[in-house]
Amino acid sequence: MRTMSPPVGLPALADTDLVGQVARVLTQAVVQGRLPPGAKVVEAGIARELGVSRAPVREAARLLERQGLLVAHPRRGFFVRKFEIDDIDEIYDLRLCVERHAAVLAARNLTPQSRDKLRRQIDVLHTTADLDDPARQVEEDYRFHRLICEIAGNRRLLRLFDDLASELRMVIGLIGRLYDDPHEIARTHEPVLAAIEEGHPERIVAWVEYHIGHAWREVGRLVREIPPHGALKDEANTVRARSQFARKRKPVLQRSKA
Amino acid sequence: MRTMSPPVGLPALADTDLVGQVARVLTQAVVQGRLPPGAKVVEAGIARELGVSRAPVREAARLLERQGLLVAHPRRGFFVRKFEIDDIDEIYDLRLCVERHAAVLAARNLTPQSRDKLRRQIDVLHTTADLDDPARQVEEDYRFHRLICEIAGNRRLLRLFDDLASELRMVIGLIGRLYDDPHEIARTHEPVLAAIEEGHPERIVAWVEYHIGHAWREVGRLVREIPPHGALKDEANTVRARSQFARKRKPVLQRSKA
DNA sequence: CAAGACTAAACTGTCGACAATCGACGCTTA
DNA sequence: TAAGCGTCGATTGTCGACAGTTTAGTCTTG
Repeated sequence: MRTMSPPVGLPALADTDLVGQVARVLTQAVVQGRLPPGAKVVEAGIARELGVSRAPVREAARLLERQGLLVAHPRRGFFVRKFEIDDIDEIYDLRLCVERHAAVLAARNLTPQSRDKLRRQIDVLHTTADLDDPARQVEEDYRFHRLICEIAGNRRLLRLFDDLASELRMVIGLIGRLYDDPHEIARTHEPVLAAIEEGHPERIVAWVEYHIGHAWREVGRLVREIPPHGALKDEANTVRARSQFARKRKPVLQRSKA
Repeated sequence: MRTMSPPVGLPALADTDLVGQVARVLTQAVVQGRLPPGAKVVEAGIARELGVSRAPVREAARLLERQGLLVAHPRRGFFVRKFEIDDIDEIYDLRLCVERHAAVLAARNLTPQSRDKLRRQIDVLHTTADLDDPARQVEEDYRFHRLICEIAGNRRLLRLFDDLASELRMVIGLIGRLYDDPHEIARTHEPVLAAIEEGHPERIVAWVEYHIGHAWREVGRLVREIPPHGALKDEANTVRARSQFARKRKPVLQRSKA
């Protein structure tokens, strides 16, 4: 038993939580497209590769199922969620609904500190734009929007945003690259922040709608033009997982003996 | 393999899905308060009572965890989510955000059929009001709002509504009874529907805000007044599950050998 | 008598094992 | 040649077992 007396410092010790680790790994594999939409998630395979038994893998898969990244077909296994055009519209529709609200709340809660964070994130967007690293750019973009949700101060709203974002990451991963002109994108964030600083709800809503609506149309267009690997088809043709997730045996995950 | 030629008749075979059944049972136990907030969910206990092993129980628990009904404390088990005042504000804030949007979409998609469904549901609300069955009344109330989300036609939005509703059911279960005058509540749904029929976005938003805002304030008031069993306290005092979920051994769930 | 140490019982985290089921392949038959 | 059937390997659904932790309860000790 440990004494547990000095309540100082909290490195938030690594989670002994195998399930959590597996869930993270799986999530990454999905959003990065290493497990393409429609792919069957073979429990034993993942388990072997990660050096664990199937139990934690199944539990992690349940988590992702509820999150919407995987779909469970009883007796047939877990499959990576497929997207259709409708899904993209749904996701953006909901995202718009949520972020509009978040932005208004954020304006209400805005402090000098949080305002600076937003400003700085826009700077990051600009500097990242020079890097020619689309994935990074997308990530920093989300970070800005996530910041708004954080400032809004509703944890459930933030979680919802994260869920939507991971679905979007999948979609964008499929498309490949998203932005024609990263700097242009970075700039379009500015009026959103300006409106939030100004604090006028109607202006905020208008700018958020403009900003997200733009992304919506853009993604919609790209997806319609480039249906990559047929991954956006709506039929049940099972795609095979790529060989990378195939067979190995050495433990990759470790229970960090705290 | 079966022949699959004549597409005649379909008895819609029962789900063999044990995990799904367990998840449903657990969800009910939680929202009905048989597992009070803060209660530890002992895997072996549930498993024994349901006549299954721990594996399906754990998987079901993961589902509920992701849904927010349970909280997982590594190495300590699953606990029923506790609510604080903040949670109620969060839930209603998000609900308002979502339903406002849903109602506008619903108006856009409204067909004579869907309009009738809404009308009929309001009738049900009125007839149920005479029954003095608060739980039922709450359920029919939600059904009306859920219908709006259905008509809105965004599946993710509908799922979000369901998640929020199950959290609210928990809260309301805690409070005990909610409505002072069920008929009054039934009536307040009418202008919402009227606005949807009329189709004017601003009016719709206004009425939804009025309607839900009313419920919000009401629930907030009741919760603040009556902190039942200390279940709304925010501290980590583990509540014991009620004896009902204690020890038995006969299998309750069955794999329907279809 | 209260704070702390110690012990035993109760649980959780994982694993490996097995039976049931699914899907693919190849053979048979109109 | 194409639809139907049977077989076999691959994979899922569950279980029971075990080791390591956490918790509750008891016993010391200042």
